[in-house]
Amino acid sequence: MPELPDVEVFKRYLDATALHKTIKHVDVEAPALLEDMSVRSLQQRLTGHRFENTRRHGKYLLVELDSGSWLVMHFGMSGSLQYFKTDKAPPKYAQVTTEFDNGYALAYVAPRKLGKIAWVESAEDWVNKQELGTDALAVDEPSFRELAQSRKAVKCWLTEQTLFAGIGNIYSDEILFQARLHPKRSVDELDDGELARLFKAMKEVLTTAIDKQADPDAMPKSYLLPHRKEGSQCPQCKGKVAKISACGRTGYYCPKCQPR
DNA sequence: AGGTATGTTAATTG
DNA sequence: GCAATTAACATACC
Repeated sequence: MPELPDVEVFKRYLDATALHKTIKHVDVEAPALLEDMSVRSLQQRLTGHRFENTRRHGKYLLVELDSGSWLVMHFGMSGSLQYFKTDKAPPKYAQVTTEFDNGYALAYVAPRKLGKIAWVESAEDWVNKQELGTDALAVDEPSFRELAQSRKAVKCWLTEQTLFAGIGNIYSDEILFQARLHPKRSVDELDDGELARLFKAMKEVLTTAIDKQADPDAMPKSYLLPHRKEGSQCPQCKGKVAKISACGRTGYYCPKCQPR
């Protein structure tokens, strides 16, 4: 489920479970997930070392080792982290597992293997080289407005990682629903009030989602997320939720609350 | 059995 | 040049 809120939850999970423990062994089931790195070199870089610090940028989680280098994780569409006791069976689809000397391990779980894991010397240099925009939670309103000089459909614009990083298909739907904007409105046609609404909704939705552990069922009653299905009842107007295709994905919205 | 899926990216088309 | 669409990646689930 990894968009910005999900990855932030992973970050906090890793912080709470896997920091400051010596890595004893590294198991790699899916070498193809490693970017420009052999299984051997990953094992050599991790074994005997410790995770000391984490950082998130958009949908990426960066983990600093005691050596000062960083492990970069991206979770694709289905990745997650799982901390487990090594005398138990590892989680299903564990692709890279780091075992600690306390009898526990952290697994990078990815049923569809669409993510990637990289190794970089500097987190800052890496972020700059990635053509990633500012993290969506760190964008201020003036730069948000500057970036809004685009004729893209607003839904697609929100998910453009090079503009600001972290928003994906699901949360762009929620943000637009809270801002009461039709997903296909072109960004440069939005007036000042609408842009202000959008900016506010972006921050609110992301922080609320993190607050609720990115669990759809824990979201406020006014949220679209649990009703993201064609024909579902809109939580605001009780009308029917509709489906729309945009930027190669399926979006959901309420035609009544989000008129064109 | 077939359609769909929270992401990214390259290629193609308008 | 920009925006939109499609396919590909690998696999699970309904």
